[in-house]
Amino acid sequence: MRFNTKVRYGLRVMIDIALNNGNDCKGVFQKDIALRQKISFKYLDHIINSLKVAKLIVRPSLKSGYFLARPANEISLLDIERAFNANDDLQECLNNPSSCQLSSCCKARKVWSNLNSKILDFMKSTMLSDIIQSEEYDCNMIVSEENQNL
Amino acid sequence: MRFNTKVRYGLRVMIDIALNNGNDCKGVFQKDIALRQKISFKYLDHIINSLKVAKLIVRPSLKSGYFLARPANEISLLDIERAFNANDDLQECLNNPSSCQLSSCCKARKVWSNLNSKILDFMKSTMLSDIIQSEEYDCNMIVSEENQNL
DNA sequence: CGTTAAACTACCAAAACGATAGTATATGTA
DNA sequence: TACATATACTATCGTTTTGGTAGTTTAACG
Repeated sequence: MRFNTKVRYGLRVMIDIALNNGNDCKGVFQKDIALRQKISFKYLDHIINSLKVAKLIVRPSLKSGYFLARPANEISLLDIERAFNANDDLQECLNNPSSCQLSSCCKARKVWSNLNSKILDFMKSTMLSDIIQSEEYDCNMIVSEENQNL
Repeated sequence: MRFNTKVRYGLRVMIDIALNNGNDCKGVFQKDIALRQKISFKYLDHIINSLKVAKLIVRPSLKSGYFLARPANEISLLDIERAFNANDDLQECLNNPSSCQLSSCCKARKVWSNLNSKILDFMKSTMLSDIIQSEEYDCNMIVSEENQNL
């Protein structure tokens, strides 16, 4: 189970825009995001377009770069994820029980529903403002602390 | 973000085996699982093979059906998921920081790492015994209670 | 020696993924 | 007016993953 690169890049773009809006009021330019985030300028077209369509970022004039459409504490991780995936449920049957004949008596479905709720809760309650204030991990730390005993 | 059908079917197969081991000691036959779970017998070949390789189910003799390899309270959802996906991390960089140049200073990575931990915790602590003891959802309940305000 | 039940191996179509490429548009500047 | 800049928009594309189907083999039992 993995998030695709669009969501992952999308989050990095949002973080980049949130962190790089200085007081010059010019916004954040796509080419600068591409450089900092090491994402191809052209691929970034798609990412940025999705974020714009989802009304998470704006470009007020054709001369300016991008700004967050609202304050970072009003943009959740779920908002960002939804910009790229219309339906993020773990399984079709969670939202649409008729997609599976067994839905009404399926213990597996309950498990996925529980996990799905946990994931949605996390994504709803994690705001962009929390993310940009967090400390980054040191790479070596993560490997040794989190995954050694799985 | 979705689990693939192998994992989903795999869980249903494990539940089916756990629930249908009566006192006849014959085990659970693939053809019966296929019928009950409405999974093609042939496709089930692959699912069952993965579960066997992961040592979650056994077939003690060529004449018998399948049994759980250990008690249901010693089989976690994570065990089942791992039977189908060697690496279930949300992102490559979580286990392998060198896969991304930005790992060492990436606030996005921390977010995914947090979510990843939550998902792993859930899957590690949810045992097959819990699952088979749970009440199933009524389909209509799920839609109205869980997803109405997302 | 046929039946049953699974085991093993190949193969395959469709969709998703992760991009690249080319053209259009709009604006400020020399 | 011509040009540079900065996206916007649309099309295309190779690869991988997904979700299977099919055929052949093996082993035990009646």
